[in-house]
Amino acid sequence: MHWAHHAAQKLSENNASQVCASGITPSGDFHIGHIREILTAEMIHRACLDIGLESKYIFIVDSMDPLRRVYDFLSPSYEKYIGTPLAFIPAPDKNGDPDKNGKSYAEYFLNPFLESLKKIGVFPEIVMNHQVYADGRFAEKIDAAIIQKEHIREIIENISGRELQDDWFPYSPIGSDGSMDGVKVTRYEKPYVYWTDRLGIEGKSNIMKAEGKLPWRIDWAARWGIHAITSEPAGKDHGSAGGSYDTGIPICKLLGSEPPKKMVYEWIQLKGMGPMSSSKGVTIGPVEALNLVPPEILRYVIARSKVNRHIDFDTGATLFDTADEYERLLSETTTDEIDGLTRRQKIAKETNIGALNLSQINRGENPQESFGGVSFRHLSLLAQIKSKDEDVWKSLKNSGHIDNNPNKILIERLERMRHWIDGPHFPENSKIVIHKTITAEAVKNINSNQIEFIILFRKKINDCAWNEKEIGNFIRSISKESGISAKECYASLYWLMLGKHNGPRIASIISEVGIDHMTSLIDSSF
RNA sequence: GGGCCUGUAGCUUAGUCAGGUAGAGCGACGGGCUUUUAACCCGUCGGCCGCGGGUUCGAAUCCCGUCAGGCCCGCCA
Repeated sequence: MHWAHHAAQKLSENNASQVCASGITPSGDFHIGHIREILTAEMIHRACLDIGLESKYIFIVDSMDPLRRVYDFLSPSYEKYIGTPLAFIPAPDKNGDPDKNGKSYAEYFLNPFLESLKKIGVFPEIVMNHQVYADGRFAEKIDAAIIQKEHIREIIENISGRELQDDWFPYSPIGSDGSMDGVKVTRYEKPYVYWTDRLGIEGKSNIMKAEGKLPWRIDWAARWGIHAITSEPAGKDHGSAGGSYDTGIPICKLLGSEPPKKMVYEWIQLKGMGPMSSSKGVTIGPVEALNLVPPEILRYVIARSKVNRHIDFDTGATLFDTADEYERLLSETTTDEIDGLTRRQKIAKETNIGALNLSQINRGENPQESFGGVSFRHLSLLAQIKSKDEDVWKSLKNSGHIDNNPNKILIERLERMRHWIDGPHFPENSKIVIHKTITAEAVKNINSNQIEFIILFRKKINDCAWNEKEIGNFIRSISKESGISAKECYASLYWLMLGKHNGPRIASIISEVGIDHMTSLIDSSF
């Protein structure tokens, strides 16, 4: 069984109707790691629907979270906004300066991410957390938290092991300058929290409005109750022993609601670069990723991996392999035939089918409709050796990959593949490098027979009509004429041109580089 | 210090929750496609399931210990 369906089944034991949720702080550009947060929850949501539960999926944007520090992409003028909720800060402009006429900071980073989510078929109910505060929906929880302040302190100190300061208060009011930093609470009189801010100015915050917020550990626990959340997978930073999940569960109960069951997902790492981190520049965005591979493949990256295993993501060989695996699975799972399989094989097949189904952009869509029929590896070869799309399709027809004209899926894939090849993310070892002069290694690997073949090839080269088919015929005829086996002849051409003993269809490459390149290559080599 | 995850064929891994003769892909090797070599098709090779104990008729799977690698605990998913 697929992990999402397993989770759904577990959830069904408690509730017939589910609320799956994700929460992200829009403090900067969204990256591929956030996709896991989103998709883990969204796939569980879909799985709930699959087994007949009622379910909705909400995406809580932590727009009430304050700006922590001035990030690298922000100008120093953001200094004054530290401690202010992201919803109430202007978005940065191109220079990183506050753009007073534009959107809020939170929206600025959120909007492009939502566009990417649409492309991968995720349509959450969006909850702007600052709005929930503004609507007074937190008020009851805030009141309960303040009244039970000492109890909550005990929970946090005991479970997390951290010591809270004497003047700690379970509500952070916004001061006169908009920041929550350095605001000391003086007293509480429902619905007002009275305070003195860091400028020494006194004031009060209405808990019915967005004039302050609960600290993270309580905020999270409170919203579980407010939205009746039954499932919220969290990143492992929250999942550690004594982390916010562990304190959230008893706090949620204390505030009068039933918490979701703890579920922790592992992080996505950029291969060999450690965890994703915007500040270190170790990041790849969903937009970028979607320019390389189709959305269903991006979903599949998440669907194929168990929640508790970290995902090595890179835009090179690993993504190639994953994309090809997706294609292979599609062709292996065309039938539901499971007779004759061992128990394990059945499990594997069911899990794969589950992963494929959850990878579809639209729920319930037949995965077979996303079948391209050509491996990404092969397509990358063709895209490199054929500059015209028409020639790629011709080649695919010859090789029997397609019968007629390419379908929409293939056309899009080729477009993305060209983008990939031209960009910085294409795997080095998949690049076809056509040499202008023979390499030293090639010289060592070409024997006298093969040299003889190449000399004869050069001698007659002007007799050959310069198209792929004729070049193919030409190679074979020279092979016969020289009495040297076709295998040796081909190998010599690969060594000469690519510096390897084999490669993609050599006639295509020769045809693409042109006769001048060939003659000069041979002339400079022998 | 506390905790999580991982260790299975050269590489990537499935199978671990519900114990029952170790599956797959890539690579390598061989063959076919009698016009092709990183297309496509077929086949072969390859695994003391990290190590040591225990439970069991039976353990990759459960329990204990141990080694190794990665990661999280400053609200960065």
